[in-house]
Amino acid sequence: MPQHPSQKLDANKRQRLFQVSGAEFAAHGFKLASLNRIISEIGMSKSSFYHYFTNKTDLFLQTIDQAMGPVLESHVTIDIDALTAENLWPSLLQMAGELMETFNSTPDLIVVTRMFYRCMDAPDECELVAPYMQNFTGWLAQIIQRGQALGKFRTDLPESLLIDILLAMGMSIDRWMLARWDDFSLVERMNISRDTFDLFVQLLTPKAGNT
Amino acid sequence: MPQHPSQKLDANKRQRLFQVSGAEFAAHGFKLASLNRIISEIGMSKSSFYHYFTNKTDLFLQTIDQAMGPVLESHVTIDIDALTAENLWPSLLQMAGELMETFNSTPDLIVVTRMFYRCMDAPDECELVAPYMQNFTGWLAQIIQRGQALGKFRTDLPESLLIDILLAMGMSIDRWMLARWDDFSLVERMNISRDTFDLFVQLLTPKAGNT
DNA sequence: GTTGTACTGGACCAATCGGTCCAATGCCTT
DNA sequence: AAGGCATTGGACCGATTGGTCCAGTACAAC
Repeated sequence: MPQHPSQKLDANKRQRLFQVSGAEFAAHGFKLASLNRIISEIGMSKSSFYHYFTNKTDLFLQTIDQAMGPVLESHVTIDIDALTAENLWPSLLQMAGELMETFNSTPDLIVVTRMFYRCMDAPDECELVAPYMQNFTGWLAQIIQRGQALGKFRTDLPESLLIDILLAMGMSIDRWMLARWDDFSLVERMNISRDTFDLFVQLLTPKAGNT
Repeated sequence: MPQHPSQKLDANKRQRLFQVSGAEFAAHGFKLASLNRIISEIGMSKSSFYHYFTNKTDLFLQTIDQAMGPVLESHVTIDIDALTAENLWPSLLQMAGELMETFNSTPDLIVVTRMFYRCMDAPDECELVAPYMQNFTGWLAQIIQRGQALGKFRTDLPESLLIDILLAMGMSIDRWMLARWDDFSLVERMNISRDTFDLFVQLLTPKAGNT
């Protein structure tokens, strides 16, 4: 498979570029992010940039890929068919912990995630991240169906509504966390992660009265 | 108090302007919203526009004010100090119903609300809506504190996080509901409304194990 | 009819945007 | 030394942005 032209860039310069572009995209969204600002900040000329990237979109996608690589392999490992009523919640809890560790060890991810959320509710820009997003919601639907089949998840709400609420809750928690990331120690982050995980348990567990 | 110059506009044209500008701002955010697009869509010339508005920001704020007027009077009527452990949830339930009615009867509000959420995470734009937002979240915080003082709301999560989650949940439910409005009968709507209100009860009620 | 005021059409402005193009580098190979 | 190729600086492009300016028009008051 042919590697991206930007691989030829000096490693340091490449890393710096993605760092700056990630920050710019996260701060302003895709359209309002200024390519001129990015390249001038790292002292790169227009022609140099367009030697390594085909356009602004290319840079955006490369910025995502470069940071998302590690995480895509780590958390998809969960085997949905192997989930049982006993190990469902423990498995999800463990996965959440691993996800948190991944975020802790690769700070680029935080910036990219901010970027992601930023672009998601912008109709003009969401098509750029839509494929990633659909991938995730599809996976989430599978988990929900499995949990319902095992009798551990509520079934009184429409699935699409449940997904929307879960996403909204997760996103708001993530955003809250991301905005205060540097204010917290590792331990505090883990505590909050545990407390908020309980929120999902609470939301998904069927009410006692129902079947 | 001196009224805004735009009051002199023909009533129909004024309403149409705010309608179009609201949609534009909601769809693209403040900065990416195109003033040229707005005025050309309603067939207004630049000079005419600037005769009634000082600039783009002025139009934005007027668009908000025009739509927010009705709601500001309706739901603030609740008397926080009069809330007791017994009437807390019933009062909130009633208020939620009233709020829903207000939203349903003034569709402009939905657009403006989308505009709000859109601008909230955009560092470049949030200062425009920050005052309104703080007003609302401040009110919400009062309710939360009252509920906590009465022992009816959980106290184990940071207040700002709790507010963010409540807002996110409310928004996602609202959007889900509105997108499928015509698919549901009146009974189904009431059922969903009740079920989703339960979600808030569930989220806010302290866990049995804690104090 | 003349004057004053409210309003409008449209040319125009500087700034910024993403993107193109080409001549000039530097460097490696022969 | 010479040729070839990767890389670069920077002028330039068309489009779009929010905003300005002014000449003119419509209309009411006198």
